Amino acid sequence: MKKKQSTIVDVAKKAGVSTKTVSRVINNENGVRAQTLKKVNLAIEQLNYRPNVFAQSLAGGRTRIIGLIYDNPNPVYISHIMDGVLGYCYQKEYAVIIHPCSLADKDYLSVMQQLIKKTRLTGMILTPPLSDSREFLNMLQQNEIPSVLISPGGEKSRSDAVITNEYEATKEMIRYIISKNHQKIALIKGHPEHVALLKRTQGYMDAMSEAKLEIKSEYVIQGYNSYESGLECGTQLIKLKDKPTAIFAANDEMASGVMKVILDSGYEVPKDFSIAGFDDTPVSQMLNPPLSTIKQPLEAMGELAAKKLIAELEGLDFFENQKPKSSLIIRESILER
Amino acid sequence: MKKKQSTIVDVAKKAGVSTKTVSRVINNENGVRAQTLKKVNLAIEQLNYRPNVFAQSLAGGRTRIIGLIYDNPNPVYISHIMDGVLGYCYQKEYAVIIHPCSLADKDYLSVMQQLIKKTRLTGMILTPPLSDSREFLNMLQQNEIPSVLISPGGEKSRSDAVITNEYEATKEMIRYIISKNHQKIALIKGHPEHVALLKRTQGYMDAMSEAKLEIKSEYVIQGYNSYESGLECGTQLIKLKDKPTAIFAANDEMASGVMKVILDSGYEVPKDFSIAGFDDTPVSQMLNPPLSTIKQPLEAMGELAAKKLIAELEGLDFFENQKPKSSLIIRESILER
DNA sequence: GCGTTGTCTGACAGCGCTGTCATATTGCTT
DNA sequence: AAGCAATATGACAGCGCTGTCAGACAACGC
Repeated sequence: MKKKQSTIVDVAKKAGVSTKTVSRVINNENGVRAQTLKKVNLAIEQLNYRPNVFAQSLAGGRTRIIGLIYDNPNPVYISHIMDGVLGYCYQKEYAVIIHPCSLADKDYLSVMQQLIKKTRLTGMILTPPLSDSREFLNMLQQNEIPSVLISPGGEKSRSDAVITNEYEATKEMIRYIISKNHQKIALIKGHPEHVALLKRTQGYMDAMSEAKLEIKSEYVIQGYNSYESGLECGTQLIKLKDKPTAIFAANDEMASGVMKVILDSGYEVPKDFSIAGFDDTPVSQMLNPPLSTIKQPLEAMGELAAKKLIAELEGLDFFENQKPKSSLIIRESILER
Repeated sequence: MKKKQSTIVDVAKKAGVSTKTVSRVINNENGVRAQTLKKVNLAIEQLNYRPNVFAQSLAGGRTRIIGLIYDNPNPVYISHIMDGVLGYCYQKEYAVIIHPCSLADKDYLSVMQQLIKKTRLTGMILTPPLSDSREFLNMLQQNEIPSVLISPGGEKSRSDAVITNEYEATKEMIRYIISKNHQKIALIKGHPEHVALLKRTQGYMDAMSEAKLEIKSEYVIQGYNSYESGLECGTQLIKLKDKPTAIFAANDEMASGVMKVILDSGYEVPKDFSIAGFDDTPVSQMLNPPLSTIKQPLEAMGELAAKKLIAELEGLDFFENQKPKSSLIIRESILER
């Protein structure tokens, strides 16, 4: 009953050519006459043949496996990125190995090296904050593993990075808040180790100076990305004598922590405090009031990362220098004063 | 500079044995003398050797790849399951291919068949609602792909399923609500196509009858799992003349929709309505008031699924008949009357 | 028609491993 | 110490594919 998979030999026989020619066809190599090509493709179709990836890898020496590595407490984030990566890789017949990796783990580097060896993966996609780990990148370089970084915080833009307009989007959000007549706008900064989040800080700074608004140091608070951290920061802010009228948090978790504190203290949102977050996690919609936030095109970012990586692996130039755009999601948490 | 990977031949040479013996060692086959074993292991270590999975698959005919297939709108759900699966599989040196699959897509079956062929995967883990698709299961059977189902709704418990005490947990939650002197408890049922969610309905039913409480038909509403659906169901419920005092929704999304409607209508939670959900998604904590809910041990479930599948693939009996336990998370959304 | 490019195609080895089966070695028994 | 079963090890082919290189064939100019 078990219908054996057809092999390249079967196809070759059926098409009346050599296996090598079939191999040429399935790899899109040139140097095959159109007529031959047609014959072979027909045979492939008739036999419903699929090349055996393992044999390919073994023989060719190059594997078609890439790793997607993450250390992100936010499952929603990686799962969207993942969808993008997976979709493209499936279509390109690449396998993806998804693997968590905790920077907190002291020997994460060697764990990753093990992974590389074990799976022979040939390329990696790194999500933040991994994309900012110099030692990780060095390790990859030493192992000659090409990589693509998602939202690295680093200074200069590298060709192997997928970035969005977080900076611009944040700026736009702050501008929007300012346009609602807010002047005392507080910022809850993202986790200091997530370098990428600095762009959000910078967006805030620049939008404020642009509007010639004072950036009071007591309005700029260091957060640590979690809900709890939002709780703390919020507590600090509402204790201030000269309270801000709007608060921008570098992610939704912190924003919702802030909102909670405010509400619990008897203030109202957005009447007493307007709030904005970043990420458009599902929670932002369900909060009461719903949270204004910034939505990153995570799936597109994942897909782009995969595209870049595969292009690099196949030695193609990839010029499509697109930059997926984040967008403002305005909900009821911001009120005109 | 490129340090070539050492192969089984290198190890064999170094250890002074045949490659076959090395092969035996790395596959934990028996029939290797302790002394030989030690020699080989030493050589493996010294050379930092890792078997090449592709060669293994090619030669052995059996691949060590399993698929984790999902069609779940809730990224948090699958990402926790995934963590469990990944963790165990990595340790067992199995590769995991994660793939979305939409039942809504008319030819999802052939897409899956393609996937199987292409990747030669040898086993599958299905998450709900996929785990209830008869045709999917039939297809797998025809292709002789062993599978493990996570939370299938089906009648009888099968050995290849990972189930939790959703039923009992729901019952416990309803009992808890009853213990807070609620009698008029409404239920928002889960999506009718997710058979697994029926257990939650059943838990409600049984807890109610157990307490000899009337189950008014107008208190039992069909929901569709989404936040929007929660909004609608909530609207229905608060329009009732004889309003319930507590509402249990089969998932957190719907629960938060209900809460939103209630709050927007000027009622208070939990003063006017107590609410409970199911899943302990991140949002439940951040809601205001925080939502009481039920937490499934998703990671443990994923791990167990992987364990069962791999045991089956390797022809081992797997008796450990554990059943990961869901637990009540009581937060402020339920008030004693 | 002949040589000369240039374009297609095929034979064959070998990627790193495991299955089969034969052979070597060991441990017991008497 | 010989005999035998049980156990441990090895030789070798082959999994399905691709790289190399040589050979076949077509096209072209003179």
